[in-house]
Amino acid sequence: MRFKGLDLNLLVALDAVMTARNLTAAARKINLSQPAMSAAIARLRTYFRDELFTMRGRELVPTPGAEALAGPVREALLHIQLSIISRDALDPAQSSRRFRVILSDFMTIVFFRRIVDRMAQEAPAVRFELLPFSDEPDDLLRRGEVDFLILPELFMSSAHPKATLFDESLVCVGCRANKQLSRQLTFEQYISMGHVTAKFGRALRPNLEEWFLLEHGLRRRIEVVVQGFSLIPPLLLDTSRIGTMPLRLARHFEKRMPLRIIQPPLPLPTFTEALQWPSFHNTDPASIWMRRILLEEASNMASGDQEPPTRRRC
DNA sequence: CGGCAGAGGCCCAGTTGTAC
DNA sequence: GTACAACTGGGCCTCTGCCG
Repeated sequence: MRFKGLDLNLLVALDAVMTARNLTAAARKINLSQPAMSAAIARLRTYFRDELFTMRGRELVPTPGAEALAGPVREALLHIQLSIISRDALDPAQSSRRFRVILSDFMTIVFFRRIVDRMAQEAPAVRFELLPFSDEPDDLLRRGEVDFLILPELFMSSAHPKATLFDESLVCVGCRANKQLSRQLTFEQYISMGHVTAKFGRALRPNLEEWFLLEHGLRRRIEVVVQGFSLIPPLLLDTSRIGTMPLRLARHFEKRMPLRIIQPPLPLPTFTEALQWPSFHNTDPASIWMRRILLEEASNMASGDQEPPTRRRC
């Protein structure tokens, strides 16, 4: 059977070889023998009039033609999977769907914990993989390798659909024993005190507060850089350092550590946390369902709902 | 030694021809 | 128009040789 002269099964073979970069492994993955895979690639070579893969030593290297085909083929297969194979109505109680989500430690602690707790009640077989910031989140969405990005909206591209979750502001935190924090912090104190700051991803991208200071030509004394907001509080205890972090996270730690929250002496920007998903997930019942849950919980949080109570004793 | 590709044989889906 | 049998060809398999 052919579609416009092409056996569509060959696209499955192409996708498998592009992923595995090895004919034998790709064949095993899609339940073919190695010769059958070899023949499939030969038919693709004839159809596309391109070598597609060449041997460089022991390495199977895709040609530019194969690279150009890889993205559209992957998207087409994902679309078929979501709109044809998985089109049955979702049963949350039975679903064992795995969701891969990129989000910060801040959003994991303050927001996503609510989702995990709720899923334990409503969809106990659903699994999550929470991933750290990647330097190419758009590529991961485009390839369908992650289901959701949860980021400040201003860091999101317009290439995929998105929805806002809630607004958040930044505050300063320090050790409760730090006498300098017993009254409102002055701008001079803020600049002269030692800071603990969070940066993200392998490229250590600066956070919002850092952008704001850079934009206004302000320099402060950074003593420690950590990978994530949640590592700031332990580095403030019994020191005169301060840190800047999202208000909700600061409140979370204030209940668990001797910390003091103070207003920053400069107009740090507020930001909006948002949710983004691959456009081809628009009609995926599981994605639609999870989006509804995420937006509901965000709405509950925005309306002042406190941290969820611990539902299970440990 | 591991991995790719060709040879030969087999299987089965699709096509063709025929009977009703 | 439908059902069935015979035929055809594509694609898969195992086996094997070649190459890096």
